Amino acid sequence: MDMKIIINTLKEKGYKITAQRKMIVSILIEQKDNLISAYFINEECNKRHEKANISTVYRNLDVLVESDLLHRFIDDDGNALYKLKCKDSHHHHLICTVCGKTEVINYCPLEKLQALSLEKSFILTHHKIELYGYCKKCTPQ
Amino acid sequence: MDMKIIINTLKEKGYKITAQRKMIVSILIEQKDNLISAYFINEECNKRHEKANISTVYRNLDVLVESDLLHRFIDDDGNALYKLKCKDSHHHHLICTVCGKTEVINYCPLEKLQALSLEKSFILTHHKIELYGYCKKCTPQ
DNA sequence: GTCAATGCAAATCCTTTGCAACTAA
DNA sequence: TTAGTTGCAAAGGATTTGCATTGAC
Repeated sequence: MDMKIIINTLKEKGYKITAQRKMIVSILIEQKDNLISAYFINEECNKRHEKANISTVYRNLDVLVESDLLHRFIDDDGNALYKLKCKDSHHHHLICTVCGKTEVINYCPLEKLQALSLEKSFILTHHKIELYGYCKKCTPQ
Repeated sequence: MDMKIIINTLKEKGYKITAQRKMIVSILIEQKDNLISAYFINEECNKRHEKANISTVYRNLDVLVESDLLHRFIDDDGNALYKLKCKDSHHHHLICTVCGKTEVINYCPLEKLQALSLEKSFILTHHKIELYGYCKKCTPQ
């Protein structure tokens, strides 16, 4: 997902394009497959000409999530991590527990899960499949 | 998992059995398949003869998680929810988003996931498969 | 000009910690 | 006796909010 598509989507939804908003999006684009925190984005902002307050960062991340442009993960400590969505079909992620890098897995046992849910009289609305481990770079020798 | 097994496991690990500890475990047993918060447990404690401070609740939940007796979920708001483990084989959960009730799904596409991870040179250490929806009771008409 | 977005400081919520007093074994 | 446990109050850390000011369109 590139800057133009994101900006256009936001404009269509009536959001204004501010310097802070563009900067936050460009940081997310740079980090593409890496899960990053609001704090990390804020630090990156501080390194640049236009700073953005941490509450501005949070507000912008909320806008992006609500606009279905951004994926919010919650880690085991309960903290939010973010990564831009790709417009691919339904998929899940491999997540490196060392560096936060993610990779897409184009596999989902949805039919099987649906069938099992029905057996239990559960109506399935959504699901989470997350695979954790070491990416190539971070694999211990 | 019943009280006796839990108490014995804790004793074996050198933990003492206090009134608060027993009360917290019995509340978890009563709620069996329901995901509950530390706050909920604290409120239940307050209704009974022996109260337990919220920090005591958290400390006891930590002990139970570390002893592999308790499952800690993190919800989409980043808050922790708990439920006693069952000693069954590897499995995943259906989770009702209304009442927190869970049901065990004895299915895991582990082989497939392992194979896909290897293709990406990822070493898989653990994974999360969580199915969300409405349980029978909470299904909207 | 108007309404959304920002910065700042304060507030909130959940969770953790330090420490003195207590208690199970 | 003595190490683990508790209660209390205070601290922490991530996230949110109120409000006056600013800025995009």
